[in-house]
This record gives sequence, structure tokens and C-alpha cells, in this order.
Amino acid sequence: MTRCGRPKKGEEALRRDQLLDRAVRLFAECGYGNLSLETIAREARVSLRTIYRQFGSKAELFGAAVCRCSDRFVALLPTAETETQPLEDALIEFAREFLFHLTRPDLIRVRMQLLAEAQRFPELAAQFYTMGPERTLNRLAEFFAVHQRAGRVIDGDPLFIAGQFINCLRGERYQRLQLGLEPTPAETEIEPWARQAVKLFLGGCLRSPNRDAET
Amino acid sequence: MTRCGRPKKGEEALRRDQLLDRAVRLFAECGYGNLSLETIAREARVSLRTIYRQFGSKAELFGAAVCRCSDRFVALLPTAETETQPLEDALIEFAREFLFHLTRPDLIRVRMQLLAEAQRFPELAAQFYTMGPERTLNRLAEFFAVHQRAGRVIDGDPLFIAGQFINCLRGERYQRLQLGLEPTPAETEIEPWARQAVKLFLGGCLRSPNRDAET
DNA sequence: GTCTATAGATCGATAGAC
DNA sequence: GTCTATCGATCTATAGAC
Repeated sequence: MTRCGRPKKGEEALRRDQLLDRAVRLFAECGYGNLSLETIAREARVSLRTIYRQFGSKAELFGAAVCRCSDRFVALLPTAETETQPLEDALIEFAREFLFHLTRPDLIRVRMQLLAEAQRFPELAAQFYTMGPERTLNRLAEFFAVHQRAGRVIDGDPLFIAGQFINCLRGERYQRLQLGLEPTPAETEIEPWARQAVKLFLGGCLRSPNRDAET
Repeated sequence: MTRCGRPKKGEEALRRDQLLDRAVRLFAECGYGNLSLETIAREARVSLRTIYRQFGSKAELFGAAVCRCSDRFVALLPTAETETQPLEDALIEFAREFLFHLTRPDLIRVRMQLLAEAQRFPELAAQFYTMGPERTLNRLAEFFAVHQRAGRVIDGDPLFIAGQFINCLRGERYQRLQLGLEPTPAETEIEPWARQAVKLFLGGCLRSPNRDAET
């Protein structure tokens, strides 16, 4: 059952990946302070010494786990298309993918653990933001800028608009997910979630004046 | 410097308050797992035994600290008025107070620590949500419902609308605050933050069609 | 209430032998 | 790479003496 000896060339990277996968899951479950390296070693079926050899310290292993989560999320995100479809459809399609991946339990919890430890790992927090949220935000801002130039979107800093859009997507439900008050949404729930959020974001919450108002 | 003996009647509650205040600050700084009761006792200038007498365990002390933060936040929040002022003004006024208190470092960090430990304290997480965010949400939903009946706000679940509003207020800047990437906003920064968010929320991001479109 | 002592357990990190 | 042993430190929680 237990492996021994030096692995072959290509196997080393694979083992490292498996170790990181287990670490991600465990950090997500337990957090940083409550998780011991001994537990990680046992669950990942490697020795403590292997962890120290490959990552140097608990802090660096945590950093690698955060980056792994963040990188995967960014890689899976689509780019909102400005050419092939109308504004609303493009946003809904983006929202669908964004929400689906954002609500995966591991991502929610690892992100949460990083936020909780952000004070102790300021450089990791900055790196996470630069490589994750900021890149998504920049891509979205470019998308909105195009639609601004086409006269379809209101004036204003496109980065601000993109940020507001992302937060409209999360909505109150995301907080309940963070608190563990409801289960991970099924794939069929993502679609209406995305549509509702995009619709309110685009149209605002004011009723059109060209309707019968006042009761 | 060190006190001894049983405090007078009224003093006991005061001492408990001071202990809780220190605990809130320390939990905010260090999180749950990384903070020892010994440190709390030393910083609050009480003995370990006193903490155990008054709170029973580390977990219950954490719960009391979270509730203290949450209760104070809710108590400080104004009710959005539906009668005395127009919709937009009422929302801006609410947003100002909400954002000012929401961005206090201790609240941000204690909330963060609770989210990070939500799995280990599910009952505390539920209690926090019921007593905090949910109450704010319900009050806001009632506010929007009134304006819906008056024909000023679009149809739809007022709770959903309230939730979207709250998340529009937070915006991207809140995530950067959570990550410690920027300092606590000055009071003068709150006003434009609130106005921008409310404006986009009310009007949406689509450009009005009765303007010159296309370049 | 205070102090100090301590039980019992766990942790990060290191090191030797294979 | 694996195993096991161990150092030194820290933690929760309890207990005795004042």
C-alpha cells in the first residue's frame, strides 16, 4: 500500500499534484490553524519529510493550495464575448459559468480561509487578488468598455461597473453558502440565479415610468 | 494594578463587558485557532479561571464575541424610512450608515473568522445569520415592499431585491478590505461610495434609449 | 476573584536509519 | 522516497492555595 523509494521522473509532479489536492480539501475543511501537517501527511499518504522537502513549511503549502484553487477558477472562467451575442445574453452566459465554479464548496472554503488569514499572510492575499479577482475584473471591465463605446452601457469607470456586476451575481445566497446554511446549488439552480441577477443589474430596480404608477 | 477578590454587584457586568471587548479585538486579529485563552486572559487582565467561570469554554467565548459584534452592528443600523423622504434619498442615507459600520475593521474581521469557522460552529453560524443579516434584510425588504405597492419599484420578491441591494453596497471594495489590501475608508469616502452604489442599483447599467446611441 | 502548577494532548520542525 | 523518534513549545482545561 505504501510507496517507497524515489519515484520516476514524471511521477514526481503527479505525486505533488495529488498531495496538493488533498491539502486543498483539508485546508478547506479545517482551516489553517486547526489543520496539522501530520494529518495532511497521513491523508495524502506521504511522509512529513516529503511535505517539508517539497514546500518548505506549512505556510508555503497553504500558499500553494490557495494558488491552485485560484488558478483553476480563473482558468475555467470564460471570457464574456462582445461580438457574437447581445449584451444580456453574453452576461448571462458568463454569469452561469462564474456562479457554477464560484459555488464549488472547496473554492468557497479555501477562499474563506485565506480571507481569515489574510492578516497573517499579506503577501499571499495580495498575490491571490492580483492573480484571481483582479484578472476577472479586468476582463469584465474591458467587456463593459466595449459596450460603453457602443452606447449601450452608462458612462462611468468600467472597473467599478464590473465590480458591481460581480457582487450582484453573488447576491445574498453566496453569504448563506459561506455560512453553510444551504447546500451547494444544483446545476439547474444556477440558470435562474444568473438570469435574475443579470436582469436586475441591467435594468435597475426602478419601475419604468411609462407604466401605470401609483397603485 | 491587578485586582483581586469578588467585585461589587454592578462591577461584575462591567468586567464581563471589558473582557468581551478585548476578546472581540483579539479574535478579530488572530482568528479562533491561533488565539490562546492564555493570551486573552493576559490582555484582559483576568485569570484563566475567570474566563472559564463566565463562559465555560473557548467556543462559547467565541460565540459571545461574535454575538456582541453582530448585535452592536444591528443596533446601530437605521431603518430605511419610507415616509419622510424620496426613495433614493432614503436608500443613500441607509447606505451611508450601513457602509460606515460595515467597514469597521473589527466587524470585518470577526465576521470573517466566523465564516472561516462556520463548519465547526454551525449553530453559531445560523444564530449569527438570524440575528444579524436576516433582520437587516427583512427590514429592507419591508421598505422595498412599500415602494413596490406605491409603484416605484419593479415587481419581484422584495427579499431578493433587498439582498441584491446589500451586495451592491458592498461592492468590490469590500473584498479588498477583507483582504487587507486597502485601509479602512475615511468617513468622507463613504458618501460617494453610497451614492454611486445606490444610483447604479436604482437605474441599472443600461443607457437610457432616449439618448443618442451608437458612438 | 487572584496566583501558580500541572495534566494530557498536539503541534511544527528536525534528524537518523532504511 | 519511507518509517519512527524526539525536541521544544504551546494549547485547553482543571485544581489547589490564598
